[in-house]
Amino acid sequence: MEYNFLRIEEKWQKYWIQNNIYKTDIDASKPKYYVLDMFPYPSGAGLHVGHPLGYIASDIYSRYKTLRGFNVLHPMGYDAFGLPAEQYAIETGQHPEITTEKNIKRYREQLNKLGFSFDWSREVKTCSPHYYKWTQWAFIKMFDSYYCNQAQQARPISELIEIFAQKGTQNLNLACSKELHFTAEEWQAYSEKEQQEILMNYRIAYLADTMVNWCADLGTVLANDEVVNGLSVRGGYPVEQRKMRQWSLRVSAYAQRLLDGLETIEWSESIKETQKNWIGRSEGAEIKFQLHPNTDADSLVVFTTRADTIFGVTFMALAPESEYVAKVATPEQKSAVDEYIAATRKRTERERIADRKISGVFSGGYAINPFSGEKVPIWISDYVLAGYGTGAIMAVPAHDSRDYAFAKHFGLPIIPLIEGCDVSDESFDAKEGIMINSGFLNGLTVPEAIKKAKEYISDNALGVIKVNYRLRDAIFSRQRYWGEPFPIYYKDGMPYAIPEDELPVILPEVDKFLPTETGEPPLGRAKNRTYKGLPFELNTMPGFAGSSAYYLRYMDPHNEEALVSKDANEYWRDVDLYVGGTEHATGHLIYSRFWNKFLYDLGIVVEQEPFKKLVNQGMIQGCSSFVYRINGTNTFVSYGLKDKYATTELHVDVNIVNNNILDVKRFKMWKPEYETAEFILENGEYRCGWCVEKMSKSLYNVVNPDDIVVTYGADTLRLYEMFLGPLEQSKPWDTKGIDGVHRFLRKFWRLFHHGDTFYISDEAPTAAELKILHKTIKKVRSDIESFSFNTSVSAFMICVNELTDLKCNKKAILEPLTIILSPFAPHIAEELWHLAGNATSIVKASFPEYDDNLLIENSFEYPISFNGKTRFKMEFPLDADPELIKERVTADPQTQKFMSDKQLKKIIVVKGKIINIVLSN
RNA sequence: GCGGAUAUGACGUAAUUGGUAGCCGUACUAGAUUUAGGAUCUAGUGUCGAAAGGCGUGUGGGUUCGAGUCCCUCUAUCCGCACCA
Repeated sequence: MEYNFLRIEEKWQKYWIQNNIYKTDIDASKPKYYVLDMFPYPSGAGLHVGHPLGYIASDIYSRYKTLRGFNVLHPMGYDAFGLPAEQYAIETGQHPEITTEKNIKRYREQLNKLGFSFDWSREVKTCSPHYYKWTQWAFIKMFDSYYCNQAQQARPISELIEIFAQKGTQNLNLACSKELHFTAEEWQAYSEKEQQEILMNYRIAYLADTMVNWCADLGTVLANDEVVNGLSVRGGYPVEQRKMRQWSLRVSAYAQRLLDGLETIEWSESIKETQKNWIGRSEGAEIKFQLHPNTDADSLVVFTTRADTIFGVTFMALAPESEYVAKVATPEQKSAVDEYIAATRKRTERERIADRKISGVFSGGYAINPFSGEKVPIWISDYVLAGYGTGAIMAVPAHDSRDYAFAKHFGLPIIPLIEGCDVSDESFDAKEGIMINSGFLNGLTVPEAIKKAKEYISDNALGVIKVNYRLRDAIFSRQRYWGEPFPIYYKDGMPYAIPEDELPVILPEVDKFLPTETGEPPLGRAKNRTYKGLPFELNTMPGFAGSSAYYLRYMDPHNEEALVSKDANEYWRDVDLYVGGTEHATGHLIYSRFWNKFLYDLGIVVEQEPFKKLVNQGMIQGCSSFVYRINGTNTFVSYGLKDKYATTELHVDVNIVNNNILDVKRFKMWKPEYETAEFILENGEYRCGWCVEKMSKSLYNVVNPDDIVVTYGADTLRLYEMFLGPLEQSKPWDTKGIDGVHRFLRKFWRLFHHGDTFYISDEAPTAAELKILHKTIKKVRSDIESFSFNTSVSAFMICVNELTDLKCNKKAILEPLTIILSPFAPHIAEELWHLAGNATSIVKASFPEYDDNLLIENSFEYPISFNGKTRFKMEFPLDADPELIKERVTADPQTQKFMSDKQLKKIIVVKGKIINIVLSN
């Protein structure tokens, strides 16, 4: 019987479902292993061959771990809230829930065809009220918590209220939006509303007027990771900075722990580096500069990492948005300052990035250098960022390229501070050299000077030593429909949380999904929607809300009493292996870690880090094909002849191209306009051009896994995607090689079939056959453990080639082989396993052990080299006495030919093998 | 500008981690079989050379008996951050 993959795959997929083969429960008798894929957003386009790459890898690993005796949790679900479904709803009027359900169904069908071992009983959907109840619940917990910097921990806000009532803000070190100071008496005298406003300053989920990324075209604000180069990641619309009252999460409070945690997890260096950059820790000092003339004793605080360069400060610079501007600007300069600020406000961030023109205005005010006592002018310029540090800097043009450019432009003085540096053309930014012109710092090296200057600052109370982070709080509200509603209502203009036992707050029906350009959320259209007569929050939560704790929900997905039960969490703990793309490095993977740490602080979860090991699969790119139309005609010229004509390059559907040869008949049928197309061929064929680019519908290079499954089967697709190259590398999809992998499966099948009948022998295997088997077990096992799935596939091919040469169809070889193949090609393995007489699923088998003794060679062909150059080989038994080998080698006529008059210097022996014989010259 | 990664036949890749470079698969060549093949099987395939042999892992150098692998230089490509003081 030929290898009928369609019949086999259908049969076993049905069997697995009917017998609940992949259902997982807590089992204290086995060690747990949690394998997680980044759950997909179910888009309307369905899956292409690139999507399952990571799922296949994680499935192989899950199946392997199961065979190794682990209790494996391997769930799947959908990140179902989000913009595309909503955009589609706006266009068609169709409710996003309907399109989302439809897409989910399609995804599920496609995934099932690939033979994954997901436990579907644990499926989660972020848009389901049973799920988002817990997203809302976590939000309330954040609303009801503050962050204590001393304890480095989130704590209940009720505790903070008590502290305020007892001793005010004295000796507190809290994460906050703004430093506040009050006494216990003052606290008690505040009104309810005033107290709520103060608490808002400390809540981990807080409402505040903040500068946000406003995207008018999407009608919503966006988080920093959703904006690239001043454009929205989704849609590419311009984004401007606006002050709006928005919910935020105090992620910045966790900056140091997010940084430290990276040292404890097995992630790739590059993604850890990306997160380190994003968190952006920098050590420095905040220095106070007195204003001159001394207006109401206020001082200007700046942040710097280069306290050593303070003697070179020749001006100060403020961000245009800075609160200092109003305090510093003199009446004479006021109109110029106002004009400048109005001009910068008009420019979007994108414009500011696009043309970095140097601009600025003198404020009229001065500051006093606390080290030298000198008076320096205060300028206002948009090269200073309002959002970083204090929004004000001390400018040292000699040693900072931005300050240098500004000083040159406005003719401000430049004082070099490092011996021998030349600042006539550019600044000297390097942190090396000996200090000059720097008072008591003269003669020190830069690192010494930084240290000494910092000591001087704290000893003389000129400022504080401080660590700054680039990481911002996450803006958490979106003026959109298709997201989690906030469990918040307003009383007296202040937000209050809905009681936990009244969750979830259901997403209401509305007649139109469109947001307004001014930022009125669509939930405002819902009728009769109040909480005990009080208005609800109308914003919804962003996409990352639902994906931040989904890995916890899988542990206990049907629990209505808790996000996850204590028992389930203590058993499953954390994700052992997380597989997904790098695109979430500064979004989901930061937010999830933050969310988890917050829940850890509250004692809800037992692990500090959610994802122990992270593997980033590469992208599978498309391989586009082109045809060349002669301009102004409907004639197409083959690739090799195209330069003789003026042609236009057009994308052509890769599914009607084979090995770069166009199927001319199908091309004519592809689009009506090509029906009458004519062709100029070379050697009777039409050759297409090609290139590698993103796999996308519009480029006609999408390969649908369903098509591959029909022609080759899911097992071939799985093996082939792994065989394509290392998992973490991006690579183009190229259907050319798939035949080779398919051939391997057929060969394997035929090995155990005689004509149409299954045929295996009960004979005992020979030493040679056992060696092949054990070699393969060993190789496959170590390859899976190091995620080198491509080389394991090669190992299988070699194994089958060798067994075919020996015509070995023995049961004792077949059974272990099918087991180790089953993670890769579960259907064919299961079929052969049953044909061999096993009644239970191969999933219940255990991964065979290998015997190293069977692998040891009893002789070895030693390379005999002279001064590094291999000249010939000699065969010796493995455990031969080195002295004996030496004797035989030196006596060998071939050796003597090379030795001539030279002396034998030494014999290099590695692991009992002669590697080289060295002669003196 | 700062940081990370990568570079091996015509192509995708492999190399016991410092020890016979090119496994496996494509593609290609020749042959067998078949009514036919986009099926199957056999042999060959880094490069120069008739052969002996030489040369070969982006560039140039170094360490070593021995380097794709370790160190330094340069080049190219990809990725992250970027007016972050």
